Amino acid sequence: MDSRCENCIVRELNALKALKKGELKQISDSKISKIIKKGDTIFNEGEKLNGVFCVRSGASKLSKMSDNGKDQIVKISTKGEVLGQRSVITDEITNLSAVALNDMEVCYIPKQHIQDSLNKNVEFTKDILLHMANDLKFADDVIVNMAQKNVKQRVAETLKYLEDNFGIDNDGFITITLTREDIANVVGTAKEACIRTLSSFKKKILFLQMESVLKLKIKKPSIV
Amino acid sequence: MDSRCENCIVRELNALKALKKGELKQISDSKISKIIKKGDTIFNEGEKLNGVFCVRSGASKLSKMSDNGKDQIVKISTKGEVLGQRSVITDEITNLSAVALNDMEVCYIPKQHIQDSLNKNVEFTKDILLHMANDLKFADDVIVNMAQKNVKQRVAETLKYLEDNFGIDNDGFITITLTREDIANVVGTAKEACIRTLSSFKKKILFLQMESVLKLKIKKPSIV
DNA sequence: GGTTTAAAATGATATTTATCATTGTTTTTA
DNA sequence: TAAAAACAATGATAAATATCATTTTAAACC
Repeated sequence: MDSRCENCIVRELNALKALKKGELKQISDSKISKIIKKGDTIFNEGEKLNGVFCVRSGASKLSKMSDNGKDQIVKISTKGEVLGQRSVITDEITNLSAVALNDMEVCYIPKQHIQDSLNKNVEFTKDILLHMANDLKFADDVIVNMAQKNVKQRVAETLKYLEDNFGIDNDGFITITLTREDIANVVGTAKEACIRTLSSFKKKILFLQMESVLKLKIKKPSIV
Repeated sequence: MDSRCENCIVRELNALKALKKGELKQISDSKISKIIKKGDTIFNEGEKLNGVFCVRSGASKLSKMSDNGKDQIVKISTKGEVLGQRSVITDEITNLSAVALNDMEVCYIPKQHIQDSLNKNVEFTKDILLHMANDLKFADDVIVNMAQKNVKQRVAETLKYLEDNFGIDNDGFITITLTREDIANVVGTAKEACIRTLSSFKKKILFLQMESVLKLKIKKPSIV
């Protein structure tokens, strides 16, 4: 597999079309491809990042530690997305931690290259701006859901989000491995409440004969 | 008072230094200053915006209606901030409503001017990008607070936010008029819960002789 | 394959928060 | 200034959720 990151750049920043030949070469030549094992940390909240990570395969959870010691997952980033963008652009320490949810391949783009492109290339900058505007809209939606919906509704939203973004495998399971605790940390609730809600869904879904819609590593009960 | 918006542009987008003479003139000439009365709607969720609104004075709440019919205030924008930016940049209908919290003076910048500057001026684009990156970080913090903190903690955070951003007047009150219901809609809770929490704070604050810190149009009780 | 460890499930209970109802208090308006 | 309307406060109660404890199940590891 090609370890450079042209595909990644094209898809993610969608800006290569505008990069001059020289700039493109410079970026792809400096690419360092990394393999990251499931559970490994890509970076930690508070770290100074010297570049961004472009996800070539696998998925990562982006989380932030709350004052009370609980981890809140703010976003799950997958193939084609860029980690650390915000911090590199504002030149601040990162406000989020990134941990691999499964084995990942990422490519690393040094900060300098991002900043050069930001200065020289309006199309590149506009594209990132657009991307960030979308993230912001998404964040607004999350805020409203967190503030106004109950756990049951939020778990349902999360399942729908996972299904829409990661798809369903041949056995009907959502194509991403999250523990119940991870889901609870997306939903913003306790592990137990999350488990109970999922169980109640499972019962309802079995009753409605719609189990395929929401399978999530939930074993089918023996008596159906 | 000068009804053009040079100051507004300078402070808010912080990009004029980079605008060529012609561009600047074009933008300030096209400025239409508007007075908006307390309680009036600047724009409504779902509207197509043909420009942005630059707040010259007063404050506005930006909110989004939840599926269950409750309004969630996502941000309070004041002097120097720009309303509608995100929607104009992505060329989508707006995802938020803006309502004046007090009498406001805003200036209107047509979409075309924003888009022209976005295309021609990297500094302008970079500046907006930076601004949006900060909004995004702020939104992440709000998500974590919503998800992990209880009503008491969130009310406290909100009071601190209001105090930090709007200051305290001569009588010790926070310099912005919000109803208890507005505060509840920022905090993401029911009006009654918000009122009870504020009352409990009032008692505690009086006890601690620190009332000046958190006065919020709360009348001092007659027996102290 | 048996042991250890992590994850999931479930019960019991306490706490938090929402909801409904009512009353008091300001502010607005005729 | 009286009446109406909006806002604030508070009680009673139901519902949602957190927390702690325990058991069951699945996964990982010699």
